[in-house]
Amino acid sequence: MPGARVTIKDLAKRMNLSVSTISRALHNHPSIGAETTREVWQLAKQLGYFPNSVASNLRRRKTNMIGVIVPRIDITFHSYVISGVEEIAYKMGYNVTIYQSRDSLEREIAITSILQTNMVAGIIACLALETQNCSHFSRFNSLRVPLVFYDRVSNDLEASKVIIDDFDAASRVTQHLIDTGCRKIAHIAGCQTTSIFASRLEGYKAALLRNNLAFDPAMVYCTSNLTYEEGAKGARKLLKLPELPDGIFCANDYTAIGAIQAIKKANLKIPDDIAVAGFSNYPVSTIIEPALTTIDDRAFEMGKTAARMLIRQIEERDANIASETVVLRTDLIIRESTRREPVRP
Amino acid sequence: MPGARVTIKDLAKRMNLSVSTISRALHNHPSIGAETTREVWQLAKQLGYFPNSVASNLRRRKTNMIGVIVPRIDITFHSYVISGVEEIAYKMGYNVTIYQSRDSLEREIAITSILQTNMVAGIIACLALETQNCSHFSRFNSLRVPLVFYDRVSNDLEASKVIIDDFDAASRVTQHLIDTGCRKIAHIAGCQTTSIFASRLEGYKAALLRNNLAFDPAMVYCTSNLTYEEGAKGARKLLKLPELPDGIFCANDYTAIGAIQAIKKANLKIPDDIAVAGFSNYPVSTIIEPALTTIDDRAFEMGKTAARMLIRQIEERDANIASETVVLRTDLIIRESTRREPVRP
DNA sequence: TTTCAAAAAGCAAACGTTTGCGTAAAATTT
DNA sequence: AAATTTTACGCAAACGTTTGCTTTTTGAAA
Repeated sequence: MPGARVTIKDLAKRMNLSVSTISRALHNHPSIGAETTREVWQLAKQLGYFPNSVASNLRRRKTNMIGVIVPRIDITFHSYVISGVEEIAYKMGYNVTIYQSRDSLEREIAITSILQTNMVAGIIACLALETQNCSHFSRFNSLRVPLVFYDRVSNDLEASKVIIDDFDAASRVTQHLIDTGCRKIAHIAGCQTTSIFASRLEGYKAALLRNNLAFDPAMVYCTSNLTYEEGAKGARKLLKLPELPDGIFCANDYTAIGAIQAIKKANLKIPDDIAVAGFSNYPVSTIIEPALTTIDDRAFEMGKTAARMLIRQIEERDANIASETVVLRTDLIIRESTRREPVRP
Repeated sequence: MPGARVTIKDLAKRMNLSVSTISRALHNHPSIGAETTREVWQLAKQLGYFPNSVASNLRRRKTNMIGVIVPRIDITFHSYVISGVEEIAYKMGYNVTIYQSRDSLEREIAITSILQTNMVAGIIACLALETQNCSHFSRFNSLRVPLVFYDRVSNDLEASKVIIDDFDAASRVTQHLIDTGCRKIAHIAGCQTTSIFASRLEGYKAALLRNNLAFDPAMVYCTSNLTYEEGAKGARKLLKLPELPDGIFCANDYTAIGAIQAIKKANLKIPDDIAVAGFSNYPVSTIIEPALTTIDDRAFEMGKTAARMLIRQIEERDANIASETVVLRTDLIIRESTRREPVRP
C-alpha cells in the first residue's frame, strides 16, 4: 500500500516532537500533556494519518486477526456461524479471515501453516470431514495461540469447543416422532466417522430403545455427504423395504428435503404415511411443503459464542484459561412434516 | 503469538551465516550457493521455522490480504461470492478477510478505515443499501489500493466492477413470461435507489413496451428489502387488483417464493393462473413447488472474477491498469413456475 | 536560593524481514 | 602471472510502531 501514507514520523517532524511522544499521545498516554495530546490528534486528523497495524503488530508481537476455518462458506450453517463470529469480532476490534478446507485434510493442514505465518491471534475451526487426526493443530498449543472448535470438534486435542448436544437433540426428535405415533422410524445418517453424525445415530437408537422399539439396521441409510440428492436416494431406498417406515429422521435438512420430495413423488402423504424430521433449521425448512420439523442448531449463536470464548482467551492469556466446552441448547421446531394426530396405542 | 517462535536470526546463528543469506536462501535467490540453500531449507524444516508474514509485510510495504465487504455473509448470494473469492485467493497466495456492512453506511465507512490501517492489498466490495455516495472509498484511489465492486456498484468512482446485465436479464425474463402467454405482468421490485433493482424494473418495462403491452404502475410493487415476507405481501396486494396479473416477475428469489406461497394460499394455480419468475437461482428455487423459473446470477463466478481482476491489478500495479468493468453472462433457467403452453394470439 | 519530586518529553532499541551495495574468495580470461 | 569476472556471502539500513529508561522542564517544598 504505497502512495503518500502519513506516518507517525511525519507528525513528529511537523510538530518538532519525538516519535515516541506522538505514539503516546495517540494512545492518550498520561505522561503526555493534555495540550500536546490534543494537538497531535488534531494534526493527525488534518493530515489524514492512519495507524499502520502491520508495524504495530510486529512490534507488539501480536495481531488482532482471528482465523476461521470452515469446510465451505456457502453452506448455510457455516455462513451463519461466520456471521456470528464477525459480529462479535467487529465489536471487539478483531478482524476475521476466512479459509475453506473444502473438507480436505490436506488443505486444512496447509491452512494451519498459513495461519501460523500470519501470526493470527486465535483460531476458530470446524474440522474437515476427512480429518481424523488433529495433530496439525497441536502446534498452536505450543505457540500459545488459542483455538476454539465448533460443531465438528476433536477430542484428542486440548482446545475449547462449542457444540450442541447432538445425541440429546436426535433423541428428542426421535421421541417426537414416536409421540406422534410413528413405530417404524428410519434414519438417514451422515458419515459415521464424524462424531456429530455418530451421536445423532446414537440418540436415535436411544430413543427407540427407551420406547421399546426395535432398532433395525436396515432402517438406517448412511450417506457420506448429507446432500439433497443423497436424501432423495436414501428415501427411495427406504421405500423399497418390505416394511415401510412411518417416520424418517434425517441427519440434516438437506437430506430431509430430498427425502420429502422423493416421498411425495412416490405418492405417499407426509406426515400421514410417513413423517419426516430434519436437523439444522435451515431457512428452506419453512419453504418446503410440508414445512419441515427440525432442530434449530443455533448456528449464529454458535459463531458468537465461539468468538467470545476465543477473544476472552486471547485477552486473558496470562490467566491461562483451561480450555472449556460449551454446549448450546437446541430447540425442537415442530412443523407440518410431523404434525399428525398423536396416537396412543 | 509468543512461544518459542523460530526466526531467521536463529537459523543464521546456528549456521554461522548472516540473516541476509538465510533470507535469500529461503527465497531460492540465485546468488546463494546451491549447497547452502539446501542446508538452510533443511535446518529451517528441522527447527520448525515459519516465516513471519507480519514482518515481511512491513518491510515489503505490502500485504497479501484482500478485504471483502459484503452486506451480509448469510445471504446466499454473498456467501457464494465469498466462496469464489476465497477459492481464487487461496490459489494465488492471498488471504481473505471479511467484513459485514449489514447494509449500514456508517459501518461501511468504519470498515474502510479498518482496511486502511490494515494495509490490505486490495478490496472487493458490494455496496450497502444505504450507500448513495462513495466518497469513503476514494481514499483507496490515492493510496493506490485496487478496488473491485461487485453486484451493487458505484458509478461516481474510478474502480473496477463485475456485474451482470440486470436490464438485459430482467428483459429476458419478462420476454419469457410474454412468450408463455402472459399479458398482464406484474413486478415485485427492489429498492429503487439501488441501481441493479432500478435496472431490473427498466428491463421489465422495456420488454413490455417492445411487445406493445402497456406498462401499468399499479402492477409494480416496490419493496425495500426483497425478503420472503415482502414477496408474500406484494403478491397479496397484487391479487387484490381489479384485474389480476397473469404473470409476476420478482426482483429476487426470496420474494418470488413468498409470492408463490401467497398465490397458492389464495387457491390460484401456478403457472396456469399466474406464472412466477424470480432472480438469482438460489438453491431453494429448485425446492419450491412449482420449481421456480429464474435468472442464474452466477454468484460463485462473480466472486472468482472479482478476485482475479483484483489480484491482477495488485500484481501489475506498475502497469497502472485502467479500471475495467466485466459484465457476466446470465442464464435464464426455465422451470415449472412458468412452464405453460405457449400462447400465440 | 537550593532541593526535590512530579510532569512532560526524548533516546534508542526492538519486532523479523528484505534488499542495495560492498567485498572476499574462487574461477576465468588474457 | 596478472587482470578480470563470477560466485557467494556479509553489512547495515529500512519498514512504522512501541516501550523501558533517561533527560529536561516545571513547580512546589525546604
